Amino acid sequence: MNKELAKTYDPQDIEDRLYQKWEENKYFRAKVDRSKKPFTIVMPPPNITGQLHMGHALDNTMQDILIRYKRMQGYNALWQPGTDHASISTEVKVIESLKEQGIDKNDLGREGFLEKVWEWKEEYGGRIIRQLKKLGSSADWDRERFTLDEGCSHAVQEVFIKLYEKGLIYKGSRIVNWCPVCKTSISDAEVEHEEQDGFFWHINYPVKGEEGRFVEIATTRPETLLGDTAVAVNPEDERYQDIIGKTLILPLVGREIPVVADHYVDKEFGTGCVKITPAHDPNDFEVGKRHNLPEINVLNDDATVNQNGGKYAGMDRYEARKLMVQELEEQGLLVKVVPHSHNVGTHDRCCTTVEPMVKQQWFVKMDQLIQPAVEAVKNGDITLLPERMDKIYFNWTDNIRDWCISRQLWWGHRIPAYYCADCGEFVVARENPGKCPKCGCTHMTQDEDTLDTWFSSALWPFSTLGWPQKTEDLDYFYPNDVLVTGYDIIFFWVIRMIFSGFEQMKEAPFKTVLFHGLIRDSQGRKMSKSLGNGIDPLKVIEKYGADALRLTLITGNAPGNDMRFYWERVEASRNFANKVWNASRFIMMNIGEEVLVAPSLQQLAAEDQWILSKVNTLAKDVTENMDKFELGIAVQKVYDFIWDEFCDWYIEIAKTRTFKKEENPESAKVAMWTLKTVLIQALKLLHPFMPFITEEIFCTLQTEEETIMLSQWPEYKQEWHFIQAEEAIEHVKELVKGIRNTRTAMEVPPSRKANVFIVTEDSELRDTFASMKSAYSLLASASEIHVQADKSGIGEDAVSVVIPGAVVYLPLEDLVDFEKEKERLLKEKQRLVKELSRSKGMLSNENFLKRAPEAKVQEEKEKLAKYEQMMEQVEERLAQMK
RNA sequence: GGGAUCUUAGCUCAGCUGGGAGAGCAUCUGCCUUACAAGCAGAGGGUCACAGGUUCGAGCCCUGUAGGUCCCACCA
Repeated sequence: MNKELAKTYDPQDIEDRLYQKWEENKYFRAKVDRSKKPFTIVMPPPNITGQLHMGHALDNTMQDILIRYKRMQGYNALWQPGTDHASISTEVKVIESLKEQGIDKNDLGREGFLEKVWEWKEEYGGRIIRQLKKLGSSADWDRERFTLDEGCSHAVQEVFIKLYEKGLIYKGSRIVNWCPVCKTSISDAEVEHEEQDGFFWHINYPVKGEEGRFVEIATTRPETLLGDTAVAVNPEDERYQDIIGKTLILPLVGREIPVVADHYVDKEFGTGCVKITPAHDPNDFEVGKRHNLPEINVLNDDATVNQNGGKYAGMDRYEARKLMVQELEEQGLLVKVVPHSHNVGTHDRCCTTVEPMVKQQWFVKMDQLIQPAVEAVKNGDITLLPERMDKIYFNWTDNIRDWCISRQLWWGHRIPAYYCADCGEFVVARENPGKCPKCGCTHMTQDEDTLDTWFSSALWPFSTLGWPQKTEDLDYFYPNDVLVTGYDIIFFWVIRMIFSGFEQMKEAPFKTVLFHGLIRDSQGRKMSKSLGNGIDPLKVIEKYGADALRLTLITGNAPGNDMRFYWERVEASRNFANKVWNASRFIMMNIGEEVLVAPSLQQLAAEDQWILSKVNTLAKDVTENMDKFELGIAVQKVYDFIWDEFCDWYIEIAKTRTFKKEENPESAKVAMWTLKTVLIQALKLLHPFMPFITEEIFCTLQTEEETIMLSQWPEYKQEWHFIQAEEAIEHVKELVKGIRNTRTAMEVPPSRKANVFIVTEDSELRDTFASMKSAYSLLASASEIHVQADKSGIGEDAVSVVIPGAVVYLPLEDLVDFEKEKERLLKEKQRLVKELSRSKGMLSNENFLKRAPEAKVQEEKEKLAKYEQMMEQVEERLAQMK
């Protein structure tokens, strides 16, 4: 008993309804079940501040495809979802929204502010999850986690304490990247380098006690002069041998600073003399350490000059620069100003120029931690796809630096360190010890800083499964199988998850990392808010449906490559959805109320065997591609099968039987059974990619199963392997195409039916062609069909079509234009001449015969025979026409 | 400075381990054929950036050149 499908395909009509059904029936749920193999993917947690963009859409579509595929294969598929607290983004966002209400963060105080952020989270934090559902994401939402929830916070605290106790977390005064707008330190990974046009200011530093003698330095940041504590030259630089050890008078400031010798200085660059500002440059910091130079911090947290800057105190860094340059010029100390483009570090969140500053911060010591993470990728325990990501990965691990994890923010995991107000002692502990272990006082307060957001997301693959508790989930679902993410967060996240997994779980967090590229706009630009060129996936879904969006994102793109977004491509995907819909509708109309039973092999017509064989091979190929994570190739094959083989050929051929049920009801039933069976197989193969439309059709087409998403993934069946039928139908296709081509070339009106004579000496072929007689009228506008061994009864005025193994004659009498016919045959001959020369060339090459694989040579011989036979026919025909 | 990647039909891109150049869109022609005009049938269009090399055979492997994109990097 079949229900009916709506007349036109309308995704709006089905998507929300089906998603609701899936959720209500808990199809996404994954529980520990030792009788099944687990398959786990952890969702990269979107920021609670985020709105769904194309990157999310792609990322989650890929994950959903893998999860649905594995679920259908019978795995216990867990897709673990959740969101990220996104410390900086969220804090900035809430500060802004408070500002609009005239409220200042500092007036609220820490507790008051956090209360506001939680309120904000309650209101907007779930937005992106709702948007992900629109895509069809089949994550186990009952398990939704948040990086700042109780469990994750507990995990963060445990990891911090464990690493601290092992000496892998330390606190130290180091030079860090400081964002003057966000007023927090940030890690190296958060700094983006961009080429900016600037200047090289050449400044003379007077040598003490030697009137008129100067050392000329060159700098791109003259204002840091205020913090200079030395000038360095290369110890091997002959020009400056006599100046090493002398004292200089720092211009504008008057401070006496030494000239030191250090190999860091490049003799060839600039003047060969470098001003050393240990407090505001990472290199200078190192030089300073080597020469015991004082560190003079001259900047406030907002990058204005501080009291160490004397009369410049209070000025903005660029304002001070301007004034200082002017004064240097007035004093005749400015030698020259040279335009110079150089790299400037900016904060990736707010694009502010980062200021290196010496600060007390917390760091993770990386050199030991990273080792297992390097090893795992080297020995194949973890596979990065595409492979080239290995190099990017190793480039980072080889140059690893300690990770600055403390942030001067309130929204995040507070560092579990407690300080004694009296003696300055600090302890790292799970809770406030109350009493100072050193001086015994009770004035202990917790560290004000919070942790880098990525510190908590690094634990995501196991913290979401209950760690540090030894849960069943953790035991069963860890390690995860695949991680799907963009290559842009390989350093932020992927590497940190890997070393964290090894450190805490003694095991890699996942086996495979599947990287995808960026979705760009149609001109190849990054989609960004400032350009306003972003395309909202929800708008695409609204207009064309989630299935169409998913198909668009997954096709026509090699793994890891960026892709451009075109509305035309979504339209093409929607057209395919419509094709599937209508084919299904047609099949259901044909079947009607019929009850179909599986026919015996003998009952199957050649075309039935052919399409079953085709769908069987398809299942095998698609499975192979899926297992290799070649999602785009996999779905392309399903697409081609459905549109080309199934719709354009099989359904058309089958019409000859289903349209005339009364003539041969048994045969019609077999065709209907085949239609339905093949459609179901195809729908299953398509389901991971286009979940909504396949579910809707599946549930309308059959009643045995309540959902396609839990149905069994098609496996290759030996009994559906019909090599002869495949060959036979390929001949029939050649025949039909030949007739169609000829008719078009001869400009035969479509309404004009023509008799067809098929001539071949091959009796098997004759049987094949004869068995398909009824199809030619529909497929090739044929009326009477004769299949015979010779040309008897065919008039001289018939048009001929040479196909492999046979010649077809169309007696078109009045319509035959012999000039045209000749032209067509000559063109065909030309093609064959080319093919024959290629084929003969290969086969006369001794080296080819000797070194090419046997099968290849055989294949070529068969081709040659085929072309020779066709050539013979074409020439014979041409000779007749003279 | 180091590295990655791309250059294939008018446009956007596929092309898996080397074995006769593909898709979608666009263009042209003919069809409202009773599932689909969001469709059907046909057609045109490519020295696979360039130059060498390896191989019986190269879009695919190697070397170099040119141009584009991206990542990393402490040259002040």
